[in-house]
Amino acid sequence: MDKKTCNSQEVDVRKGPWTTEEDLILINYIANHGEGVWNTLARSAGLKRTGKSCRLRWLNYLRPDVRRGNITPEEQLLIMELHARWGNRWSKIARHLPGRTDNEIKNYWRTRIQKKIKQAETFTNQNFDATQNAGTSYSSGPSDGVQPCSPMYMNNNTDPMVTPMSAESSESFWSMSMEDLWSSHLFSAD
DNA sequence: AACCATTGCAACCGCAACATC
DNA sequence: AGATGTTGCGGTTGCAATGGT
Repeated sequence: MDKKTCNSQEVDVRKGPWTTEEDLILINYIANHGEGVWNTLARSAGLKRTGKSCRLRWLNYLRPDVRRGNITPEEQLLIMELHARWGNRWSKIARHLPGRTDNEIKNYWRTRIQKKIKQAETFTNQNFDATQNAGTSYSSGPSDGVQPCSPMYMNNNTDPMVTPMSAESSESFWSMSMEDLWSSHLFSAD
């Protein structure tokens, strides 16, 4: 049991994955009262979570306008462009991709794009003289001056790393499960 | 069928900025 | 003006799912 028991009312704080029940409580509460001060919200809703955790859950997962499913090639391109411009300003980048969260974009970048860039870098280094390529390498840092048309990005353009084939299935799964949650919230909320 | 390695994602943590008292 | 609380952000971790041997 990972609970933090302080002297008084500071009872157990739940951590780890959210249950469907907790999701419903949060959805219901926000539907009825709106978003407010998250710490207060967590307490008032009867959730044994920190305000921080509630906020994160809501923003990244429960919000009705959150879009799930595979990143489209267009979105991927946009992410790469904006990352080249702003670096790891994930929330800023996310604002330009409606329905996407900073966390999702960050994960996507780290798990897919960054890996591909590394592979491309290795490939580049193997095929070109290192001195020729000094300065064009992405790993020189995502500074503001990095252009989106650098060799790395060109390589990514021609080699889409996202297979769009499974997008539909995962998206439909998402909309189904979220529909369940939201419909059950509509039943219980008035 | 069982085991191990890899991948992808949800969630946590720490910090800085901002707001309020 | 300083203290305290809250929010937002970016980095990191843990773990379930998946694939390979």
